[in-house]
Amino acid sequence: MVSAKHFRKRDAILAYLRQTDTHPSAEMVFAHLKDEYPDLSLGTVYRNLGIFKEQGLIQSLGTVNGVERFDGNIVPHVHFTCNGCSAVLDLPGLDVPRRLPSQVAKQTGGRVDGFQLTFSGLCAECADQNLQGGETA
Amino acid sequence: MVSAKHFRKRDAILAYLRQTDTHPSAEMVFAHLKDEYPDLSLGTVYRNLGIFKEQGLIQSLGTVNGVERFDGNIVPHVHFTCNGCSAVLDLPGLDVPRRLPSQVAKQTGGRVDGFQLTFSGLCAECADQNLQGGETA
DNA sequence: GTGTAAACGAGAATAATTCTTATTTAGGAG
DNA sequence: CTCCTAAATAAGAATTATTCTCGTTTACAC
Repeated sequence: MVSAKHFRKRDAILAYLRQTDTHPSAEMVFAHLKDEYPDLSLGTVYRNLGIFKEQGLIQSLGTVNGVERFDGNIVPHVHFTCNGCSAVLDLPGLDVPRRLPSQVAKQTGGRVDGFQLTFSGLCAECADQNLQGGETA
Repeated sequence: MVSAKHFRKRDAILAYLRQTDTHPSAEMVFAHLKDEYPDLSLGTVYRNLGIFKEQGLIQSLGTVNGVERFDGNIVPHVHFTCNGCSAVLDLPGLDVPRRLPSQVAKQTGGRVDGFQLTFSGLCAECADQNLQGGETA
């Protein structure tokens, strides 16, 4: 029987992913948990993220500026990534194409595990700064 | 005026991206052009891909298995990535959400430059192999 | 307490990508 | 044609996110 006390750091990583809406990278998870777990290792974060991903407990959102981002919410939903500050936001108001996966499976003849719908551009903050700063070329 | 002699390497890279439907990585572009341009450098491929991306002549499809993939077709369309062989396919039959970007811009208050809709799973070939090979957890 | 299997920390290793610098090329002016 | 300049390039070093290795620690069963 597995008691709730068992593997603390692993659980802390998963709990944080489920609680935050920042869609953090491994480094961001590490930075956040470092306070509470001073001897946490970055390798542990990477290792457990890989395990969670494989088990389907979290999803990878792909890379933003070369860094992989993760989401503890595995219910299909839409994202927005800011090319300015690299923030990743949920777009909860948007419908996701729930029927399409089966259509895609039919069209490709393969197996469809999921999809990602991600908009990109500049968040409100970065868009404002861009106007004020005045970018040339 | 461009004579019929050698394309500049930059032009060859862009031409290949526009002609292929393999959504290649930098390495794949390099491998393909190496025959015709034996002294092509991988750094040149990376540099020009970055330039094209910045100029909006190509689009990045994000990374597949840690490697960035590119598309010379900048007309919005849907993709499928195979987790088995890392192939990236077009799904030309599917509608893309053309109205959504403005809706997203309104919702976020920022600027929307584009979006990506990518399904993932196993292509027909890899799905078959998976059944025959018999995977156990 | 002892055993053991999983989790972990530290840091080395890997691999994709970017950067640096010297060289080459294209094309225009004289 | 020769000289000049700016852009493009090759080669390889540097960077950086991620993975791997291995010795240690931890949690728990007996």
